[in-house]
Amino acid sequence: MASSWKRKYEEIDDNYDDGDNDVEVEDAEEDWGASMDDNTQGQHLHVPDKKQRRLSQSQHSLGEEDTSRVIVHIDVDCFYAQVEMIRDPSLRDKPLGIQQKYIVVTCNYVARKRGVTKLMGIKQAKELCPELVLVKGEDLTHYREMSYKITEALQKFSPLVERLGFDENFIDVTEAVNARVMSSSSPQLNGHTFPEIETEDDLLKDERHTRLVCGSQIAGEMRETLHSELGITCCAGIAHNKLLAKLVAGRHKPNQQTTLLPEGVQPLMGTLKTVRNIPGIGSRTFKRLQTLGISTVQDLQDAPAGVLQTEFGPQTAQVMQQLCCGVDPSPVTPTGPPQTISDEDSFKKCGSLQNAKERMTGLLQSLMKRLKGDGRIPHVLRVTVRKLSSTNKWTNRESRQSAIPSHLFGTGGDDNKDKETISKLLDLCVMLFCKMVDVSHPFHLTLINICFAKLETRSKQSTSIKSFFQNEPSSTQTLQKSPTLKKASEQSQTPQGKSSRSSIESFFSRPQQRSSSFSEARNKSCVTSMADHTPYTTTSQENTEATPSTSLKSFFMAKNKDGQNNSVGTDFATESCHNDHVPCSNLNDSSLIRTFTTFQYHGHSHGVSFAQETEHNPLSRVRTLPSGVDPEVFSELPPEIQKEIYAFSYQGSGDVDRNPSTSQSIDHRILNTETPCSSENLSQIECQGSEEVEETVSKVVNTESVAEDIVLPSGIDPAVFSELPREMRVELLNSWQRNNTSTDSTQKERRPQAKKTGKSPSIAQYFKKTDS
DNA sequence: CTGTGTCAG
DNA sequence: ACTTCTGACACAG
Repeated sequence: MASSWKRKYEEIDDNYDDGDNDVEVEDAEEDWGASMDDNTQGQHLHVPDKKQRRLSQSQHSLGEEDTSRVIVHIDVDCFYAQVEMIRDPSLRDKPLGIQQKYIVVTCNYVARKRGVTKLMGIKQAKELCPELVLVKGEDLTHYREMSYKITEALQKFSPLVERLGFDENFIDVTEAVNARVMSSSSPQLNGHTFPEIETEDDLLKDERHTRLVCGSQIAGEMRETLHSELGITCCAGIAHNKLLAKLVAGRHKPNQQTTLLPEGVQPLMGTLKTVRNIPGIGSRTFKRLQTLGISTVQDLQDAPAGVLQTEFGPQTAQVMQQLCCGVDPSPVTPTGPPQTISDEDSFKKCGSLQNAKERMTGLLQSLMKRLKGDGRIPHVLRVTVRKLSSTNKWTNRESRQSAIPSHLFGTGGDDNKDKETISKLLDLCVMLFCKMVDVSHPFHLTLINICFAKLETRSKQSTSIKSFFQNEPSSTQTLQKSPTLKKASEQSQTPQGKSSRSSIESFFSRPQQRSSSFSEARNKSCVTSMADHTPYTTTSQENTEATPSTSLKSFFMAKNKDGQNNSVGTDFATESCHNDHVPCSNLNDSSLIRTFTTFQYHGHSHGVSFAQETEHNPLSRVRTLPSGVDPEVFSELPPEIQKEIYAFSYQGSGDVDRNPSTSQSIDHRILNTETPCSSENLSQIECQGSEEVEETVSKVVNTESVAEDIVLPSGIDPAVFSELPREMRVELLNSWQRNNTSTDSTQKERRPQAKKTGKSPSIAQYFKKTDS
């Protein structure tokens, strides 16, 4: 098999020697990133004699690539523009651009004919095409909704659907192909092939052709489904791995599909202008490769493995060389529900805390709506800012995060308590914000992002807590991509198909849950599915509830993200950026591996460690307020008091400890409410209401390990327990205490409801502004 | 566990 | 004018 494979490849390779120059001409659309500098100097490093290695060696080191899979890549045509044209069909025949700030982020094909391209400035686009209709696209709500509808529709064809951004999906249809190949006789090709063939008879000569042709049928059905159910057109690529499926999907655009025949692999790779066009090789990696004299795919194929290994480490080196040969064993890993929910806004300038608070409030309001639609509750809050910098190096973003006190989203009722919740969250945001920005001096931000992370299902908390102690990655876990897949791959390639089953089940175990995961946007329409199909849904446990508010629909989720920017006040251009720790060429080579393998990377990284902010900005910079301290209140305190608080600031579960020595003891004091520092402003920890537990709590909380005299319910691992965040330990102890039952208490713990009303004092009061 | 970097669309 | 608005993941400290 391998030999015949190779023979074919060589034949075709010859045929294609000339053919690759006209290949990617056709449309100016997707050439993104191809904007390589004119560094075409073919001076690729001198390769030792036998570079015969390329394909054969790469495959060797990993075993034969599995060419029996059939992978479909679905790429929606100008996604945002399509969504807007669906919302307003009168836009269909007009040149349409989607505007975010001053940029046309994408446009329809009418506009493309006029020369408008992605990421073109508004001004330039208007000059080029004065009739261009612009629709604001800063609020992604509608796009996100449609995106998940698409993914859900595709899941009807296979449970193995992996999202890539909002507008692309990979689907492993190997199983479906197996089923069809067995029953049906000779499938009909749908769409184009690469390379093109004269007659379909040519397809019969190889069984792998048959399987791919079968895949083209399925891809056709997928596209038909998307069109009829959602009105969406898209391109599809069909191949035996993800890399190839993605690359070949772009051969015929828009609204067409292309199947890659095995003999087309090398020719297809040959159409890439540089290795930068290989997904997984980003700008950073590309620059490093250029340093080595490697730019084209051929360069990389020919490069001595040793050179690459020296620069990137063995794993990355191998992956890169596989990729550039079209080899990609990475599995289609089903995408679970989103792991983060974030919202951001960019602007010309934000230079005051007041302004920042207004912006963050807006972000929080829209985030709250999304959270409700999702049904899970976040346990981590992260604030990110981008500071204006003359040497606007890439990506100068800074972030701070902290745990979210668990009571904040306690009962999750869509009460009018949102107001309160938001204001408490805003306080948290301000605190984090102040850790990054010295608000007592002029500052200049150009972006703020708020992100909710560590999302867990609410499921009455009981299951959530329970699962924490039992290794069951049950419904409540943060839900991430199956770690088992990584394991499995340790021994070179694993035939994916079924081995991943078990892990998949955890994601798709319940239609309910999955739907909730994808539900943020979804609403009534479409998706009559849910109930039917999904045969692999049997795993269900007692999940019953956990169904979030399927009711509250985010269809008309207000777009509270407006663009009232430009509230520029003072113009100070001086902006001292002592911030130029240039993260020069260093860093992990992990992204490649991450994207295209299931291997764990152990590689080194000649690291440059930068000193990062640390010591500039003396005390005005809020460092580590004890969690629970209202920053507003704090900021109004006399400096002396502030210092004192700092001195005693301890690290809540989410805080960075910049003062390690204090951590334990301070924790202790606060727990016992002997807060040494201006007590009314400090948090006394949420458990203070129940005195009975206090003592126990302090014992548990203050020691690394669980004290002996503390009785944990059976089934609870003390070691695990002791590592929990303080707040959780407190909560647990409270709950156990309450229903003094021993063992059974691990079962069901409805308790958290107890605090629903204002009943439990808890930290709530410390987040309260002085008002109420 | 947090913060940053890289990658992707 | 390498931008917008996301989202995932890995490593280092």
